[in-house]
Amino acid sequence: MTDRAQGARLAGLAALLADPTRATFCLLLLDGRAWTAGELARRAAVAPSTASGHLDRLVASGLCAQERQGRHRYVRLADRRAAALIEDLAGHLPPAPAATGLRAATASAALARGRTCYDHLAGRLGVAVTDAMLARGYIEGGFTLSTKGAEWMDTVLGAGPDSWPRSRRPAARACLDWTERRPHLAGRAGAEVCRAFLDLAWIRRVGTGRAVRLTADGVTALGAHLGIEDADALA
Amino acid sequence: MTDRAQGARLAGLAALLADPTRATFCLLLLDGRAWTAGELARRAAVAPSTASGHLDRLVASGLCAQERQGRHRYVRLADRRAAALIEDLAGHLPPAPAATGLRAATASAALARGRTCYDHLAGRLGVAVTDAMLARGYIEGGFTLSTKGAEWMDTVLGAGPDSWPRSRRPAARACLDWTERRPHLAGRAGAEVCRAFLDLAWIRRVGTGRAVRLTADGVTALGAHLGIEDADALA
DNA sequence: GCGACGCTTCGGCGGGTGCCGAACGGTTCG
DNA sequence: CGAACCGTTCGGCACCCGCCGAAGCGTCGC
Repeated sequence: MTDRAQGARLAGLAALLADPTRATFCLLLLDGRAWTAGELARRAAVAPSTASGHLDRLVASGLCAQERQGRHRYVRLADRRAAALIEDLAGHLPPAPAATGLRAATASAALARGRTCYDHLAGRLGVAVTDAMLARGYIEGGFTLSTKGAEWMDTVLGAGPDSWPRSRRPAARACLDWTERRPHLAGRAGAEVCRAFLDLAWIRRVGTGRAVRLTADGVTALGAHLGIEDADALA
Repeated sequence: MTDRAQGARLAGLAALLADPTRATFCLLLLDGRAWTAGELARRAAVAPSTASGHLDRLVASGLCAQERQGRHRYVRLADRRAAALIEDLAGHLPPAPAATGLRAATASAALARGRTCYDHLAGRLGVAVTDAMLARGYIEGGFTLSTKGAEWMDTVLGAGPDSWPRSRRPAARACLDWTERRPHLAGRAGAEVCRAFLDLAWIRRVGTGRAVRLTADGVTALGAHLGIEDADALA
C-alpha cells in the first residue's frame, strides 16, 4: 500500500529523466547557464514544438526554472539540488559506450580539456586541479577541505571559507564526471575555486557553452600555486 | 549528436526506475536481501506475470541479480552501487507526500523505528546511532570516520578499520533516508556497525523484511557505549 | 503419481506519451 | 507598417509499454 505509493513517487521523479530528449536537455543545462528553448531543441535534434512541451514539464516539476525575455525563453536548472540529481544519476551510468579513442580529436577538444559543471570545474582541467589539491593536502580523504586548503583559498584565491555566506551547503564534495569518470571537486569550495579562476582570468569561457580555456596567466598560476607542471597541455 | 547519445543513455537508466512497479521493487530490495518474485508481486500489488517481466528487465539491466532455487526466483540488488543509485534518487524526492502523523502508529511501527538499508542501519535507530557518533566525534563533518571513531569501533565493536578488507569503498558516507529525511551512516563503517550490532545481538531482525528491533542488551549497550539515554523508545 | 504451488509465456487490450507539421501570437528589426 | 524570428498551441499519428488472464512448465509435497 504505502510501499507502492513511495514507488510511484520515485517513478515520477525518474520519469522526468527517462526520456532521451529531456535527459539531453538536462545534461546540456548541467553547466548551470540558461539556454533558450530553440538552442536546446537544435542540440537535441527535435522540433521546437516538441522541445516546448518537454520544457513545460521540466519547469512544472521544479527541476528547471525559466525566465522569459522578449521572444526568448531562457531555461536553466532550478538550483544546485537539481544539478546534483542529474550528476548523481549520470554518475551511475556504465563506464563508457564505445570510447572511440578519438574523443580528444573532435571539435569539442576544448570541452574535453575544461568545462564547468553547473558551478564548478570539470573536464580534464577540473580533475587536474582536484588531483593537485589532493596531492598538496588541501583536500583530504573524504573530500573535506583541510585547514591548509582553507588558508590556500584565502591567500591565493582571496576566497577563503570565512568569506562564504553561511549555508548548509557542504564545503567540499566529490562530483563524478560522466566523461572523465574521475571525481572532481564540487560543493561550495568547488564553486568558489571556479569563480576565483574566472575572476583572476586564469580561465575564460569559450563559445556559448560550458567549455572553458586556460589562459596564459592560468598556465603560470597553476604551475606556481598548485605545482601543475604540464598545465599548458590543458590550455 | 553525441549530446543526444549521452541523453539517451541517461534516459535508459532513468527509465528503469520510471515505472511505479519497478520502483516499488527497488525500494523493497533496498534492505539488501533477496525476495521471491511472488513476494514482490504481492507487495507491489501486481499480477505475478507482470512482476515476472519487470524482474527480467531489472536483471537484464544489471541493477538486480537473481538466483533460482527450485521453484523460487530470488531477486536482490546486484551490488552496493545499485543500492546507492536507488538511495541517491530517492534522496532527491520532495520532502514528504502528506505525512499523516499516524506513521508511527501503523503496523510497521517497528520498521519506522529501525531497519536496514541495504547493508547499514536506517530508520530512527540508524539516525539515532549516527547522531550519537557525530556528537561524540566518532564521525566528523563531511562524514569521515575520525581516529577516535576508529578506536571505538575496534575496541567496542571489535570491527575497527584495520580488520576491514582493502577496498576502495568509502569508509563512511551519508545516506539520506527517504522516510526520516535525515542523513545516517553508510559506507564501510555503516555496514560494519550494522553487522557488529547483529553479531552482538544488540539488534535482531523481525519478520522477513528489513525491520530490526533493538534487544534489551542493545538498549543497555547503546546507553553505555553511545550515551543514548532514551534507547528504550527505539526498542 | 497427483495435486498444489511458483513462475513464465503468450495474446490482447488500453492508456500514455513522444513526435511532427501547420497555424497562430508576440517580439524585434528594418 | 511589414518581414523575419522565436516560441506556443493544436490535432493527429504512431508507438511503446504496462497490465491482466489463461495456459503451460517445472518443482515440491503428500
